[in-house]
Amino acid sequence: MENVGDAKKRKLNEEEELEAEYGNGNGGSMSKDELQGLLEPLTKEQLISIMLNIGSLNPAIAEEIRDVASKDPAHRKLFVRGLAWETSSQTLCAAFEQYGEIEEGAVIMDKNTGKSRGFGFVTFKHMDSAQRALKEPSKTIDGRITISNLAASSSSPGQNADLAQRKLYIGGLSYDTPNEKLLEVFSKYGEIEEGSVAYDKKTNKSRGFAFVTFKTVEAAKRALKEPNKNIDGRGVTVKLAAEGQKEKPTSQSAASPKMQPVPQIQAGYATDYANITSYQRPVPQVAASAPPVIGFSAYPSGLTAYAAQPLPYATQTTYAGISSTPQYGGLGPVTPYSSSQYAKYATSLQTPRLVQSGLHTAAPGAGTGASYPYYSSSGTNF
DNA sequence: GTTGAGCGT
Repeated sequence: MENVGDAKKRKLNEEEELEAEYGNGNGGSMSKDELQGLLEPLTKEQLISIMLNIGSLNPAIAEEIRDVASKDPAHRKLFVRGLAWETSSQTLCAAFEQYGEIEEGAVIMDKNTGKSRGFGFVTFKHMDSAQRALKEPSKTIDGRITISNLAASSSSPGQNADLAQRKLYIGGLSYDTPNEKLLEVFSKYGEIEEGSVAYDKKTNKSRGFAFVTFKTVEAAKRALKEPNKNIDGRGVTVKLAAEGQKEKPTSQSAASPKMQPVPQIQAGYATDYANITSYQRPVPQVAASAPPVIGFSAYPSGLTAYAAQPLPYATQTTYAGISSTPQYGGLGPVTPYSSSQYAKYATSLQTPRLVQSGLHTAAPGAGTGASYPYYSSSGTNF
């Protein structure tokens, strides 16, 4: 982050190299207009494939992709629940900094009592850090099993329209089946958006049931095709979560005149998968070395236009000039896809460091000359 | 043994 200028120079140089390497020989490359004309009709998969290829070849471009993907804090901010009362912001950060550089981490305190409310937020500097963290969504911190998911899991409207078809209730679990096992078992049906065993708050023991929400209705249906499973020696039941909490458990009879046409197409990426009957994701060849995505691999929901949002916190963070360079302006809202592809570019950034965010909001002459660590506490004024 | 917990400054 510190060598923005260098990175840009490097980017330019490598662009020239790319041009030299891939030039078509008839003197100079295509004009932007021509390129745009070629790009516009491409499918998202095709564009992703191209970006994967050049991004994996060119670290500067990978960095650009990463910056664009990280622009919206919603993509890199985790909500962590189930915290022990005594877990502090520091402890919270300590548990998550293994995944990447943290911009802010805070345990939320009750304003009146000053006690922890049992949840917190961890905002990473980069989206791929959040993605890595989400691969281990249940962590034990201070002896408590905590659950993490993207904080902005409720962003695009209409996303919950088909929730009832995607959310499953898993009953009859062994008390010894951990969250990890649950996710492992069910991730084979498709990508899991959210899921966790229900733990007793006091005893920290499983309550013998769980919820799993898939990304797609199709995945949930695949899981429902095998409603009786054996996990850790227990006969486990899988059903739609909505079944058990409806007012009338009596199933739909002829009374209901119409089966509701379930809108299976989510805004954004799901469109392209809507017709796929067997579970598979189009993974370009360069992804071959990437580990399979298991468990939480939460896509940031929908195609939020990152530039169009007010982004109340973004004003405190310096993105100046790094992203959205004109030559890549056509990238638009990049759907961050399987970020494990470029996780390798992040490994050198994991040193905990002080963060500038919010620094300048402190009163200049306040006398608190010290830098502020990346953890914060809502119960403390600073 | 079978339907949780719940988002700030």
